[in-house]
Amino acid sequence: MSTDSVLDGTRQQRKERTRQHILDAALALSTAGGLSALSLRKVAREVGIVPTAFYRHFDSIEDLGLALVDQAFVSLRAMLRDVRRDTAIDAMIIRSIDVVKRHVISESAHFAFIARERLAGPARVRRAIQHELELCQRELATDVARVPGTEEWSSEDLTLLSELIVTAMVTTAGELLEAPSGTASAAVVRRAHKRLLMVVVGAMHWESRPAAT
Amino acid sequence: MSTDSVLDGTRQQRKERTRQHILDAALALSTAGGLSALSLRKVAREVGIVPTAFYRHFDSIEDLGLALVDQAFVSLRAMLRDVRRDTAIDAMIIRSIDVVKRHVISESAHFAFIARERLAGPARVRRAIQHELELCQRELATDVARVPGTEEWSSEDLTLLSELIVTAMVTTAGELLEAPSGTASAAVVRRAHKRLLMVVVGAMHWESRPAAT
DNA sequence: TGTACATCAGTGAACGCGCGTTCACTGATGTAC
DNA sequence: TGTACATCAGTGAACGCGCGTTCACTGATGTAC
Repeated sequence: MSTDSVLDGTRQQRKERTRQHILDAALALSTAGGLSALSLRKVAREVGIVPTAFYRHFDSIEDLGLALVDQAFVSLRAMLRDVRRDTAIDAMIIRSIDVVKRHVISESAHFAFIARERLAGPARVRRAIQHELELCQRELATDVARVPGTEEWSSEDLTLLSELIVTAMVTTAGELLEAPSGTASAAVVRRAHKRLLMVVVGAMHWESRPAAT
Repeated sequence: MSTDSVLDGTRQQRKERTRQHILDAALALSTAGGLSALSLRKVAREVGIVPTAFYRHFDSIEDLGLALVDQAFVSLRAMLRDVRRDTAIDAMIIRSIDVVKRHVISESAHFAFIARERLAGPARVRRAIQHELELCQRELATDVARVPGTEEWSSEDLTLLSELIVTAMVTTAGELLEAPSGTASAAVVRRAHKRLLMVVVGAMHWESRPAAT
């Protein structure tokens, strides 16, 4: 029965379990006020360890923040991979919002973390997130490049579209988190769907674009 | 000469000046870690008053945050008003990014504040910002409704487009703040311009939209 | 299998510090006469 | 214009609290023989 007891497993396994508890607690606690307002003692209290034990797992709160960035982006990348499963862009779009919804529901804290700390986190965390987002956008851009109608696009244009798509997803994630009740989230999904379609319709007509600068 | 001395003006004027100094200091200090990580004592030190004097001007840090929201949105509204000066949408778009650039340069801290605290601020501040953003989007929507080609749009679609435009502006503001050097910001402006055009091209072709949900 | 020793995740006391908030105060500014 | 009093922005001491970090420790787990 006691498969989840603190006493189970090897010492190494138990250490890893505590580490994960710390990450989970930090993620949960940082929703109120962000990572910058998070304290080591609150995390320790939540996990059920003494404050000093924290140092067995991380050198500092900043290190913990960077570990959270890594973990959050595992979720974001999984979502993008899921979206890209369809090679046809219109099918991709139609499915993508539902994919976003499914992923956001199961990993909501990770997406909230990215959306929030991208702008408000400590400097190093902020930079780490910006870097990861750029990588995601570039990856997506190479996939979008294979879509009919985008063959002649410049890499800058491809990146812009990927950026719009990634942003639309992060925005939708944020909205879903603010209104998690059934009917409200259905409305959010419908709006998100339209919004993404608007962006993609624009992109598809981009070749015959009006006078730009 | 001493027109800026702490001794000038009536008592009331001097109080107002201190209040503004508090707002300015809070805005500047909150760029590092956000409003949630701001302390009353740091603000007081920056302003050059004793911590207790803070209470002559605000009931709490939270009140100060809400006052900052008001002040930031004066800037945002001024920017949107400036963008809407042209009634033709294409002229509006072409000008808008330059308008954004000009406003962001002169009131950068306000836009950073909105972009950041919208997601990471204390609960009441966050709600206040969401509310103000919705008002802005609705205002912009009524203007967009007068643009040829959008006569038949639903109010939801109009709001979606306004939302995309406002988001594009806030995003651009954030990017300009991250890369304020001359050549880097020129690149940001060019990218922002294209991005907004992409969105608007999509919106203009929205009537003949593909199979939606 | 049993023993002796090493490892190391977690403990608990202690530290100095900055925090928000209270309180009685000061002294320049403002007002009534 | 001069005087007596009221107002009130800012002062400074004091408080209890939670913070990050140090240190020597404990005792269960792991390992070598």
